[in-house]
Amino acid sequence: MRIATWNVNSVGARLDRVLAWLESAQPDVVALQELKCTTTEFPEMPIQAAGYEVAAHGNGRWNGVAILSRVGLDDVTLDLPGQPPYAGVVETRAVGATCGGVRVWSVYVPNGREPDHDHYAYKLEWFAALRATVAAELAAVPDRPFAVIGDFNVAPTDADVWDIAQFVGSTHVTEPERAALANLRGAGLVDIPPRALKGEPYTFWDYRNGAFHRGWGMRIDLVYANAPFASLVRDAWIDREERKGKGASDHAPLVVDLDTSPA
DNA sequence: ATGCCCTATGATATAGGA
Repeated sequence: MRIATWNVNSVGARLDRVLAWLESAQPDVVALQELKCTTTEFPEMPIQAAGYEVAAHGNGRWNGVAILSRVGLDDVTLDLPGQPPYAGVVETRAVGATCGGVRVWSVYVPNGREPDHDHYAYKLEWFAALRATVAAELAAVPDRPFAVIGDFNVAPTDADVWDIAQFVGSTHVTEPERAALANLRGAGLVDIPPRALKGEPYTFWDYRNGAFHRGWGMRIDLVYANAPFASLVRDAWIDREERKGKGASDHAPLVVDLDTSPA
């Protein structure tokens, strides 16, 4: 089974590339983030025509997450139980589903903006709700392959950014954010790192300043898996080709191949 | 090489991204 996560930075602006990538990469399950559309605006027809069931959750403008599956799509959960609101709104940042016997959550963790910003406190609260959800689901069904995949907006280690000196005082690398990741692992998950390409494990490159061609990247899209999922992993890799060319998202797809037969 | 912001909006500026 091939499972992928991809922050598409607007599924509307990216639809042609998404459809072409589904055709070329042939993933069985895809977690999308940053749809930037409402649930009803999600381009369900062309994606269904490509062979995928769709669980999309978007409230427009920003955020928005989805799970696409061609191996079954059951027990869909919109939002984390107890997910904190921001400015009074529970944002569309999480959707869970069971696909071919594998429980998957597609998450778009809040950015945080600045360490002294309300959004940063919100980010840490959001991680706490994610941790609680993971702990509850793993306790309920301990032997089922399970993974949280998506844009975590945290670089787990200094090696996951191109130059840690550039991140002094910035979000994404602070101790509390990394502690939130460690706390998530403590609930029973392990990081499934991708094969490094060109010595770099990055999944995101800013649009500005020619960051991609300069190698100024970050690994912030992650696969956090329980032991039953991790034991099935045959390969994990970044489809860096998708970051190239006109009309690319600023994130590349992260792909995990599992030793399972499709359900 | 991949090539020096992009996307969505009460839109002709602004907010958010990370």
